[in-house]
Amino acid sequence: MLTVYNTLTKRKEEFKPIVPSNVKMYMCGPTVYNYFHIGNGRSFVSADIIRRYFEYKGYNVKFVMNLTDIDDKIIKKAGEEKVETNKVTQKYIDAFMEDIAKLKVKKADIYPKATEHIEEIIKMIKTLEEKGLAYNVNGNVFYNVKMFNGYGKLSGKNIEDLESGARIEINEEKNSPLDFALWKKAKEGEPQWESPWGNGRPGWHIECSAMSCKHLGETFDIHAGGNDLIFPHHENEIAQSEGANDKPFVNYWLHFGFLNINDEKMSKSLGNFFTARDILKVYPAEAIRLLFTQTNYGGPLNFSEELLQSAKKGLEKLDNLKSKIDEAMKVEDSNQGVEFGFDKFYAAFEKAMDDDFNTPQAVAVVFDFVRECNKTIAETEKPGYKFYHLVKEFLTRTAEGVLGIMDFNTKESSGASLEKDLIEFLITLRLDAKKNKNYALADKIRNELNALGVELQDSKEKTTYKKIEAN
RNA sequence: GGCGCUGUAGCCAAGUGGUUUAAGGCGAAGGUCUGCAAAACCUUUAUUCGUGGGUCCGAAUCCCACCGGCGCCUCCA
Repeated sequence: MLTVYNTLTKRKEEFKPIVPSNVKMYMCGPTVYNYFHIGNGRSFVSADIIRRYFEYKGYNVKFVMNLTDIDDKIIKKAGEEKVETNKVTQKYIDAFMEDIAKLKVKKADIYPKATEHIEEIIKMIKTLEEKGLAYNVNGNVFYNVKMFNGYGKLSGKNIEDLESGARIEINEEKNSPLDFALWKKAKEGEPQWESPWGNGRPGWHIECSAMSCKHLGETFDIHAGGNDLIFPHHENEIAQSEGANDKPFVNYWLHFGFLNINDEKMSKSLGNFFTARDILKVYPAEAIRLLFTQTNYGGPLNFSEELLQSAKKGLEKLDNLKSKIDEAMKVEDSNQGVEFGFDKFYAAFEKAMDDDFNTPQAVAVVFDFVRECNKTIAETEKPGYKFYHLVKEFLTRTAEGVLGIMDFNTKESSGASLEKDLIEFLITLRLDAKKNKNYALADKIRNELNALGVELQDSKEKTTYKKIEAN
């Protein structure tokens, strides 16, 4: 039984999709005015793993992620760079797609853009206006929060507390400070669209209501996003969608914990962030994902060089087994394999993931599995092709397929063939030296290669090498 | 002030009433293997889960109090 923690009910619940074996999932995507930081990356990876696990379980998943391509920050950026807003958004959409691919995040089925759904947005605002849930003041249209019964049910807030909170700027056009903009009146020189209320552009929250409705229906299974979107963004989405459609909006709300720096939220406004692309220049996606998966998606995670290093070290254990598998499958005979209890590892992995996507537990299962495999390989003369095949299959389905912490497709020694030939020549030289008990020369070759970033590993039959970071 | 999250070994972290005399990763120490290494494997590294009470046959897990950290309440994953 798959359970998920639902922010709406503050409980773990059994997951039951609306249509059996189908999952309709929406996630709030980026506002494309900048490169996303590794904290945003954590959310994308968390959602990716959830989506992949549903697919592992055999669900047919429709995954939609919006791209916010019109808002204040984009307009500001375009103004600074003296270009059209779509120049800015296109640049960062391209960058987003590149970075997400490097992080090994699977592409969404659809990436709807706000500017391409103006018609749907206007239609929804009109419905809200007709129902008395929205009001127009001089071309600005606001949502009338007090008219929506149940405002605050997601975030656990009530209207009175919020109103006395007094951190909301005073806007004379609003009936209540809590009311939020559905449609913003055009300012000169800014992007604008025609509407029943005059030229303008959509507010931030309405795009998610309009686009999720169009692509996933009035009620869908899962809506995900960072913790900081619970209020007001997701609360407002509920008000809009349920107000307009008179149907439950979303069955399960999932929220992701922040990535912290020194126990402080990583954020653009605090300036304490690293872009995902910069981190990816130094660390492989698998190491970053291993770090993320070693803690539950809902809690905070401190981000530091030290933790990334330790994740990277952990990754080596997986990669070493991978190399062993690849080597062995080249030479082992087919159809034979020692006994190995694969089933219990699959069961343990699924039990962990079924429990609200408990990836730390799932990762522990993978490491247990790796240790057992290494043990079997060490203790068995010839484990057999079939054994290696099944080991690879397990890791491909779990560590690679769901968690994304391994990659069996990357070629190991992808160096130029001259380089490869030279290394192999040196290994041959060294083996000769070893035969002649000339250990000084043998060690010299090994040390020199090591300093160049090539690590040699002797085994009984042969010497293999792998590339490491040069010191 | 309101709402929510959180405090487990040197570090990160799972576990939320008995199968846990507390997973997994990193680090550290010893060992097996090796000419020596590396890798791999084995052993050791929390009588204890922020502190103090309480409930229970039984608590890291439930309740109360206290102390500490963080977030949201304004754009933010």
